[in-house]
Amino acid sequence: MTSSTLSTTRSAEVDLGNALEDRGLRRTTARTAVTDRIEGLSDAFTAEQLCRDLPGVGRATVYRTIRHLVDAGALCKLAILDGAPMYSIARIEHHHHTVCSRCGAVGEFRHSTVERVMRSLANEIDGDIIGHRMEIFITCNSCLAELAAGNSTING
Amino acid sequence: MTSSTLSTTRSAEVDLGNALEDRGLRRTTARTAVTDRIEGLSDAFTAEQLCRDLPGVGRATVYRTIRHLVDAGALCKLAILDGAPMYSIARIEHHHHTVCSRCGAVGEFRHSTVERVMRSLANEIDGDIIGHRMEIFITCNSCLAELAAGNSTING
DNA sequence: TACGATATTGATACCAAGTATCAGTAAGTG
DNA sequence: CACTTACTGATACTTGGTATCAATATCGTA
Repeated sequence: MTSSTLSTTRSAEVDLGNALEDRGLRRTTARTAVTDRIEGLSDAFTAEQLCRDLPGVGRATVYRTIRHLVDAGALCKLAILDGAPMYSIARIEHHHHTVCSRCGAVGEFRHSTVERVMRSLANEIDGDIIGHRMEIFITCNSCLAELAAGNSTING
Repeated sequence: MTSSTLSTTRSAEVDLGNALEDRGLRRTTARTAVTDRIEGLSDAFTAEQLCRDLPGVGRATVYRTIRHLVDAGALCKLAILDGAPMYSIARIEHHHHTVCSRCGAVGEFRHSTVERVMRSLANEIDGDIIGHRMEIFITCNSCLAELAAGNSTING
């Protein structure tokens, strides 16, 4: 880890319950169960995963709560090419994601050059830029370590 | 249009049928119907769209053919946050996409600075970079024109 | 603390996107 | 032309997600 712009650490400063309340939504037991669970996760997750983890909360409610959190900007929704979208707590204002192609771990990073490039692209793009998204596909360090340690386990 | 790196033009040089044959797949009437249709489209499309356009070809075959074309590198698959993935003919070697948030039109562009940024990011990212994806969300010129012309139609 | 308007819940049914199956058919080969 | 093999497409299924709506929980207020 060489970077100061990289963040894969979980933070305690996030309060998803507040994010919902700030939008005028009630703090119910179901919603609290969902937000607590999400805050307890260190990695990005899918909606179905959350439903499985919270059998006491209805599917509809899980999906609704996630949508509210995304609308509130507290979660970011990550389009995955094959499979359901993943969600991660938005800890950094404007950022991009790293996605490990082996284990699926998602990290966030911010890089000012990317934003500079975006501004320079404005001249070349045929229309008004209103946003952008960038994902970097990686093999994360722990996967690299696993691969180096015992390739034999891959076939097992 | 100010850019030489921008490409939204359709090209006749693409032969999707060949792309399939190169992979050892037979040139059947169903596959030809699919590839002909795709080559006739100027914009990105969804699999379901293609199914609707080709009622004579079975859904399964449409999906299978698309998958083959993606595997062959002849189509790129674009993850869309809300909705089915879109596909566009890969006319430019390595490129990124612009997606109009109003009409959904997809364009391709290439920008060397983006690639340079990617290389510089290698030091900061916690793992081995194996790829990246970038999408720029825009309001395209024709939508801007429409908006400027008659805002009244928005409520209509 | 009880009341009541209102937001929320979750079972259910539904929809959309995509895949597995498999008997029947078309392609290519000798 | 016969034969092997790839391909097709109807069907049924799976998965991810949403609409409905009666029952229930929340929370400001009296």
